[in-house]
Amino acid sequence: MLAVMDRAEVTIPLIAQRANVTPSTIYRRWGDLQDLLADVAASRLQPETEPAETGSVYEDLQAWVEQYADEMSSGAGREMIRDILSVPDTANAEKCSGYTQQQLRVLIARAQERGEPFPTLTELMDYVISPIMYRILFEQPPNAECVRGLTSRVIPEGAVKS
Amino acid sequence: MLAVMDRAEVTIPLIAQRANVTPSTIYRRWGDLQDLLADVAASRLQPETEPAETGSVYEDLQAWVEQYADEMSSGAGREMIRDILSVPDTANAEKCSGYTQQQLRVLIARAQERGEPFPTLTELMDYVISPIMYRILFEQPPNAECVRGLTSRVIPEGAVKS
DNA sequence: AGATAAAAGCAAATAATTTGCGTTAGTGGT
DNA sequence: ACCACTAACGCAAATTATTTGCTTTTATCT
Repeated sequence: MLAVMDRAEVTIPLIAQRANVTPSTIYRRWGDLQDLLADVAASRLQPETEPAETGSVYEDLQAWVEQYADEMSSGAGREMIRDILSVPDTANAEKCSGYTQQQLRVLIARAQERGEPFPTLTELMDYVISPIMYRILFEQPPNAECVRGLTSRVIPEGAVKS
Repeated sequence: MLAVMDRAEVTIPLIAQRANVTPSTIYRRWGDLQDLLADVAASRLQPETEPAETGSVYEDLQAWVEQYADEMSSGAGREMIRDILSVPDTANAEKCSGYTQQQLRVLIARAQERGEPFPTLTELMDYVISPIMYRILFEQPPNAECVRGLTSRVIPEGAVKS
C-alpha cells in the first residue's frame, strides 16, 4: 500500500486521508512523519517465520544470512532501515537488532540440540551481521559471494559445510 | 554554531536568516533540510589530522579506534551519522566510510614501512569498524573495553601489544 | 446508567515549502 | 570593453503542512 508510493510523496495529511482520520490525530500521536515511518518500518521488519530448516545447521545459517542480506539490501529494506535510524529515539533500532538476534538464537539452539559446534551470538553479530549492515549503509550492498565469505569465516573448523 | 541548537529547532527559514539569504535559495540548492544536514555532517566528519603516532603501530591503532568510537558514540557524532544516513543519496555515507578507510590506510602504511605485521583494511573495516558502528546505530554504544576487545582480536599473534 | 479520562474531530492560526518572475552576478566570445 | 548567455538569487504570492484551542466522541470503571 505504502510501498507503491514514492517516499517523497508520502505526507501526513495524505496518510490521514487514507486512514479516514484528521491530520491532527496523527500529529498528536506521532509528532511527525519520521516517527511514524520509523514505527511502521520496525513493525514490518519483525520476522514472521523461523529460519528455514534445510540440512545442516550451517546450511541453515548460510541460507538465513543470505536472505537477511538480500532483504536488507533491497530498496524497500534500505528504506526501512533508513526510516528507523532517522529518528533520535533508538527504541526501534534496538527492536530491529533484537529481531535479528532472536532469529540467530533459534539457529544456535538448533545447533546445541544436535551437539554441533556453532558460533556464538556475539560472533555472529560482530563478524557477520555488522559487516553486512555497514556495507549496506556506508558502501555498496554486499553480493552473495561476500556474504558467504563473511559467514563461512565464523563457522568452526571441521564443521560440515554445505 | 549549529551545535548549540536543539535539532528540532533547526529550520530552513532560520538557517536562511543566519546566512542572510532567502529561504527559497536554500530550498533550490538542497531540496530540504535533510539534504542540507547530510552535507554539513559529512563535511564535519572529514578528519583534519592523521592518526597520532604514539609508540608501536598497535598502540596507534588502539588509540585511533578508541577515539573513533568515542567521537561516533557522542551525541554530536550520532547526530551526524543519522543525518548522513537519513537521506536516500548514499554519496555522503560513502564519503564518510572513505574518510575512515583513509585514516586506517595511514596506519597500514606506517606498519608496512616498519615491516610490522598488520591487519588488512578489510579486516579492520569488517571486524572493528563495522561492529562498533552497528552497536552505535542499533544497540548501545560500545564502552572502551569492548572497543579494545574488538581491536585486539585483529592484531596478529606475537605482535608487540601496548 | 453516570462519571471520568483519553483520544479524535474541527477549524483557525501559524509556519514551512513551492513557484513564477524580475534582477543580479559571473562567464566566455568578439 | 562590450555584449549575449547562463546560472543563481531575491522577492512575493500561492500552496501546503503543522500547531493549537476547544468541542465531541469513545471507551472504561464504578
